[in-house]
Amino acid sequence: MPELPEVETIARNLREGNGSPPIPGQRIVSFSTDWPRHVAHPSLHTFNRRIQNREIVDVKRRGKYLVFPLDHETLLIHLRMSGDLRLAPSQDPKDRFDHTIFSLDNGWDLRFSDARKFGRVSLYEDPEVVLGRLGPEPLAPDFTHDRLANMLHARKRNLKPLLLDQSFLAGLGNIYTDEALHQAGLHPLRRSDSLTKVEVKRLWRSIRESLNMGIRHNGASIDWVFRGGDFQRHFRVYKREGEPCFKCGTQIQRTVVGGRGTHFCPRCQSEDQL
DNA sequence: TAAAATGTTGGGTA
DNA sequence: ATACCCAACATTTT
Repeated sequence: MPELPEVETIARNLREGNGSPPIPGQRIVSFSTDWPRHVAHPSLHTFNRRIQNREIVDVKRRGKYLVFPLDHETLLIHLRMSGDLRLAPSQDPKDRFDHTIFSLDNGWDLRFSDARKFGRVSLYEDPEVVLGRLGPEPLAPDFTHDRLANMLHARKRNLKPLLLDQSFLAGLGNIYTDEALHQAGLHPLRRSDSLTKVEVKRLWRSIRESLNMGIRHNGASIDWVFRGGDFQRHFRVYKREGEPCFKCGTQIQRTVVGGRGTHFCPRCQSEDQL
């Protein structure tokens, strides 16, 4: 479920509280998991020992990571493909996907639900060890189109796989990449070093507008309807194979690029530009 | 029933 | 070093 807008939505809800108490200020009184591989670092034993009695000071996001600065060390959670984080009263029954649970001192649980079990939690004294490998934040003020131009021109890669590379740019996933490329009118296989200044600026604006639109709609993910996220009703190409492009009416095509399903309009994002 | 799925990583190849 | 491709991870949904 999670790309940047979904992770941002989760972080905001946890931080502000949304039908549940805000997380900052709460203390973790116990930790349990029925899927030990959720714990990526340090060892399960060490993680369990060090997480006890830590106060959660804040909830932030970096790329697709949820970042919880604690009174000592920092907890990182990555939702991968199917993860979700939500607060529930401790006495509420767990559902079958609630694999990892942080019990808080206010009677609530922070529950990591994860059907496919790809998600990871970790604890670092210096989270930059992990977060420092990420590319820039696409919504940060210092992410200018000039900077994007320099980044693109320094590489010779197809646009779609490059935009999905988290060490290039942090936060885009398969949905928002397809959406941004369509809005920019760029073919997914276009080489990064061939973009003109005008095209870079269009891509830059499209990336930011797609992500902001996702955040405005509280995320896109299909399974998120119950949480109010409804961006999936606004997809321009993703999951719309065979349906008409809203801009020109041509049928949206689906191909595979870099092993990922890729949706685009063969007219608005013509192969002629390759 | 087979195929695809919002992500990442590691291995092999060129 | 750069770039590409595929398998793996584990399970649900279409």
